Formats: sequence, structure tokens, C-alpha cells
Amino acid sequence: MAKDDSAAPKLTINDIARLAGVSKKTVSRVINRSPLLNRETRDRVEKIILDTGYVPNPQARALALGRNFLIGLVYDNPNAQMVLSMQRGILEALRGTEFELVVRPVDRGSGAVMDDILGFVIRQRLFGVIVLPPLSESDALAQLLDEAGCRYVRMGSALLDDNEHMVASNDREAVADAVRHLIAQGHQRIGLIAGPHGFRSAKERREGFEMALSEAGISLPRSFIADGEYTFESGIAASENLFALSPPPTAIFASNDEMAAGVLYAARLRGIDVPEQLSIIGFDDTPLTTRVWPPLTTVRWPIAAMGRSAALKLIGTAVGDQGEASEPSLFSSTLIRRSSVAPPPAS
Amino acid sequence: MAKDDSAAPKLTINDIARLAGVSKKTVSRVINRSPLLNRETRDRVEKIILDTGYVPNPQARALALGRNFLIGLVYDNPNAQMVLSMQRGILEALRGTEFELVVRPVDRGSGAVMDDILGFVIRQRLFGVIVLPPLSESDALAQLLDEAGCRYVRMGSALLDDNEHMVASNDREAVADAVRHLIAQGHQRIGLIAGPHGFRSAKERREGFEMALSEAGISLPRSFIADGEYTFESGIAASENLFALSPPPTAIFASNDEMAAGVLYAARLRGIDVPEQLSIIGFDDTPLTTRVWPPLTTVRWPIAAMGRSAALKLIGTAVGDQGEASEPSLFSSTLIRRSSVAPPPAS
DNA sequence: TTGTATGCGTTATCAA
DNA sequence: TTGATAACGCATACAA
Repeated sequence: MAKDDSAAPKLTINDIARLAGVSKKTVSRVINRSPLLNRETRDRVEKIILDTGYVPNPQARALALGRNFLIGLVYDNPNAQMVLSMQRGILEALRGTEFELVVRPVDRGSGAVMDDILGFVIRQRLFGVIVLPPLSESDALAQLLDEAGCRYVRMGSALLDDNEHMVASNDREAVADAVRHLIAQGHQRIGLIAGPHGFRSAKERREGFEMALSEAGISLPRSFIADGEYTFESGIAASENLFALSPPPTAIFASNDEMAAGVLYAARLRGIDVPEQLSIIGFDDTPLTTRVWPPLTTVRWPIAAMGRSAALKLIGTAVGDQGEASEPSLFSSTLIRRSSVAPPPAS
Repeated sequence: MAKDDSAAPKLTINDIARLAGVSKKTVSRVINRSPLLNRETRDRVEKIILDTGYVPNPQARALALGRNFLIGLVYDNPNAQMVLSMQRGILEALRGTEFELVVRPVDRGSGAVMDDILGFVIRQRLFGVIVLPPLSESDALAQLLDEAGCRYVRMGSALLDDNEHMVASNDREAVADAVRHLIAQGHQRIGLIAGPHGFRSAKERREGFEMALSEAGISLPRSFIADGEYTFESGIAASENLFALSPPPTAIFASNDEMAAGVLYAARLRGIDVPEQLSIIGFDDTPLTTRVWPPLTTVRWPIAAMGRSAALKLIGTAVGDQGEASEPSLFSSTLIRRSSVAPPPAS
């Protein structure tokens, strides 16, 4: 069966040309879908290609074209689940194409990030890169990429680039919805655990929070907003600050699930019942939300679908699908209601 | 500064040759560390290379060598944390080298897995691949890879290949240790939630469990072993079976953390206090273990370190470090004691 | 519509 | 120890 090609598909374009009785160039045209080709010739060559199982050598193509068929995924993100879901979505879009995915985690703090990334895309002659937040928020990086002649698509929490360069979720509106849900349940004293400064997502989510409150005519002191770092531990620490308020909030929106889990943990340490005495909503819909007790209400954003969209935008031009135009840029999130939200205590 | 090379490092080997006043081949020899080279010539060329910031074109090298400088990571694994930690470890080893990592999740159930993987490594002329469990347990795949002339390193729960092709953790011993810990606390009725059939890790862990029991002279009915699928839900289901025993176990070893979290969840539903009435130990030391309440005692295996080792084994031959020989093959795990284990209830 | 000659940047062969 | 020249497999002018 796979005996022949397992050892080595030493078939080259020359072999096909000879077998088909045409020149290399004609075969090359078939491969690259050149429009000016005799229907009959094309069919004949395609049949040979199919029969022999010939696959063009990617390295040779890369050299001749001056460009590789590799998509780079650049990120500096602590959230494993997010990164892997993104990879999954991208790979779904790449499946069946000649493209492969090369991963590149970088160190945001290192100072040489830009040079690192740039060296990477230039050396490898990448077809394009997908950049994950928060790295994607850097306009400087986008400009550098552009100057280097490297296609790119940025993932983010807001539209901060052209349609063809951006895939975004609408965090602000999603959070506003979540907080409205809390308000609808009767909550008035709602705390926020914000994400770290410098993260666009943190800003968007915070604004969504404030938007919902002001809509409802609720005005809260600044102390109801606690700083977090998107980590479990910071969620615990921020909770302590919120619990110390008097009266304390009856509900907390944490800007991501890790911190929401921290709130839950802190509440348990304090003997606060969730959701009876305290409601909690997180963001991301990680698996964690269903593992803890009670299962957390959270906001789900379509990570894999966004990854797929980003990849399609990137390779769309190649496939000739005019993909960039048709691929959606703004994805909306949904509130996933589980068991961590209830009306506030009567008190 | 990086102004020159940011746009395009159009420098080729010819430029360097001209600048150094030598032939292309000589430059090539310098790049490839050929031993037969005049010391003085080499130094001169190396200086030029450094000054100009010249980097050889990977595509051209790949074409000429008939081999790419890409390492493939092949897996079909539900555990995001594991996969990403592995990626991290591998990339650590690859940092600073000319190698890049290409990821390839596959569908174990699809039937065409082997062809998919083989096509992948052959088409891309991969330097080598790292295979994650449970795919790595397939001797057939290893043989196919070998026949295709593709280097490979398998990750696993036991040594099932030569030293140069295998990086393993010692799951059996690790689990035995965990169960001994339970026994030392006074537990006699200990339940096991096993992993799915066909997983070598499941088998190893089960054997470790049985080993510890028999050492202690404990003999339990078959019903104390429940089948699991390495998923949270299967952990819940298996727990129900164990809880239904009379008398039920006072401790449960779950073959991974996801299932251990399931046990915790099921216990809560039943109103069983952990660890007062039931002790739990998991396996993997995922972040989840510290997010739930109480934090889970578990077995930690050095995923990233093993990934690093695997990568070094692979590229060791290239770097001339004779790495395969020096890189360790068997890694040992450690029991991480948290709060889900206590002596059994007095009753 | 198809073929010929040439280039892409590197390594390998073999002679000097 | 070095260098001229031919691969490597494909794509792009430019002809035919």
C-alpha cells in the first residue's frame, strides 16, 4: 500500500513532465492553477499527478518563490487553554492546504521581542503571521511586520486595525451583558477585578463593566474596582480587598476565569457561600469553570473560530478566495450561565 | 541599528564570499563548521559574517540538503496543559538554534493517521519529530518513521524504545509511591480510577497501584478498580461506582487530575467531605489541582524538562554534541502533597 | 497554449 | 586547504 511513497517520494516535476509528455513549465502551470492552459492538457497532467501521488517539494517552491508556506503563530500568553484553542482553530483552516503552522512564543519582557519576531519572519520567509494578545496590541509591531513585507493578522479585544489585519471579539459589549445580568438579578453593589494595565482586553472589559453600571444609574466608589493580573493568585488578593469593603459587594465580575476561580477560593476561605452570599462571573469559559464548585457563570468567546478566521484571512489571498473580504472580523461572545450567580441575599 | 536588516537581509553567500575574498564554498564550509579549514581564513570569514549580520537562507539550505531544519511535534492529546508545557520545553532547547517547531495535532480515530503523519514528515523533509503519548506508544508508527528516514523521539510512560528514541517518565513507580503514601496514612480500602484501555500510561499507573497494595499485603475485590477515560466526566461516573461499594473506599487514586477533579465534584454532590471522609490523589499536577477545593495531592512529572530532553536528543546529532548519549531518558516524578489526603475516618 | 533558458541560495563533487 | 561547477526542484521571463 503506502510502501512506495513511504520510503521516499523521489518524484520531481521532471518525472511528471516526462510521464505526461509535456514540459516542466506546463506541469508547473497545472500546479499553480494557471488559467491559460488547454483543458485537455491540464486533465492529462492532473491525472498523472494523482496516479503517481506526486507532491511538489515545498523547499524548492519556497526557494523559487522567495517565500515559505509557513504560518507563524506569535504570542506571549500565560493562558495555555487559549493558545491551544487558537492553534486548533488555525490548524483547522490550514488542513488540506500546503501551509504548516510554526509556533513562536516570545518573552514580552525581554526587550528584544521585536527583533526576535522580525528576525523570525524574515529568516524563515514566512507567508504570514498571526499575533495573539497582548502582543497583538502593539501598533509598532504591526508596522514593523508590514515594512518587512510580512502579512499579518492580529487577534484582539477590539478592532485596532483594518479588516484584513484584524480579528476581534467584542469584549466591552460582552462584559456589559454579563453585568446587566447581575443587575437584573437584583445586584447593586458589584465589584470588578480588573486585568493588568497595558492590556487592551483589560481596558475593554472594564469599560463594559462601567457602561452597564452607568446605564442602570448605579454609581459605586472607586474602591469597588480592584486591580488584578489575570492570575489565580491575584484574584485571591483582589477579592480580599473587595471583601474588606463595608458593605462588601454582593457580586463580583472578574476579568478572566483564573481570577474568578481566585474569588471562589477566597470566598471559601472566608466562609462566604457562593452563590447564596456572593455571585461571581468570569471571562473566557475555560474548562476550569466547570471543574470548580459551583460551576462558574462566564463569558465565552469563540477562540477557535477566531483562529480559523484569522488563518483564512491570511491564506485567503493565496487560495484566491478573496478571503479577507468575506471573513468576519468581529466576533461576539455569549454569556454562559452556570451556578455561580443568584439574587443577592435579602439582608 | 536593526534598520538595515529589518527591511530585508538580501545578503547571500556570494556577498560574503566577495567581501571576504574567498569562494562560496569556503563560506559554506565556515557555516557548516567543516574541520578542514585554515584557522586564519575561518576567522576572517566569521568576522565578515558577524559584521554584516548575514544569515544563510533556510529554504536554500533545505533544498540543497534535502532536509529541512524543522522539528515536528505530533500529538493527539486532550490535555492542553501537557501539550503546551511540552512545546515550551522543546522550544527552550531549540532557542538559539536554527530549528523551528512545527505542530501537528492529528486525529487518532481517523484511520488515516499514519498516512497523515508520514505524508507530513516526508513532504516537509522534517529533520525529525517528537511524538507525544498515546500516539507514541505505537511501535508501528515508530517503524514507519524509521523507514521514512525520519529521526524521532517518543515520549511515554515507560521505556519502549532505544535510548536515543525515547524519553520516559516512570509512572509505575510514581503511582506506587502515591499509594504507599495513602497506606502510610492508614488507608486500607483504596479505590482506583483507571485510564482508558490502550493507553500505556493507564496500564503503568494501574500496575503501580496494584504493586503498592500487594507490597502492603492488601487484597481488594476487583470492584475497587473503576474504568475511566481520563476525562472529568468519566471521573464523576467512576466515582459513583466506587461510592456505591459497601463499605466504600476511604481513598481514591485517580489516574489523572481531570478525573481526580471529577471525584472531588462527585464527592461534593454526595456530601462527602474531602479529605475528612475521603482522600484523593491525582496525577499530572495540572494548574487545576490548586484551583479546586481542597487543593489536590498529585503526582508531578517534569513535562517541560522531558520535552527539552527530547529536542536535545533530536538535534544533538546535528550540533555534534553527541547529545543522544548524554541526554537522560528516564525521568522520575514526585508526589506533591496538598490538602486532599488525610487519615481515614475513625469509624 | 506551450516550451526553453535561466535564476533562487545553498551544498556536493572533484580537481587543483 | 581551497575553488569552479554542477546539482537541488521549482517558477518566471521570454519565445515560439
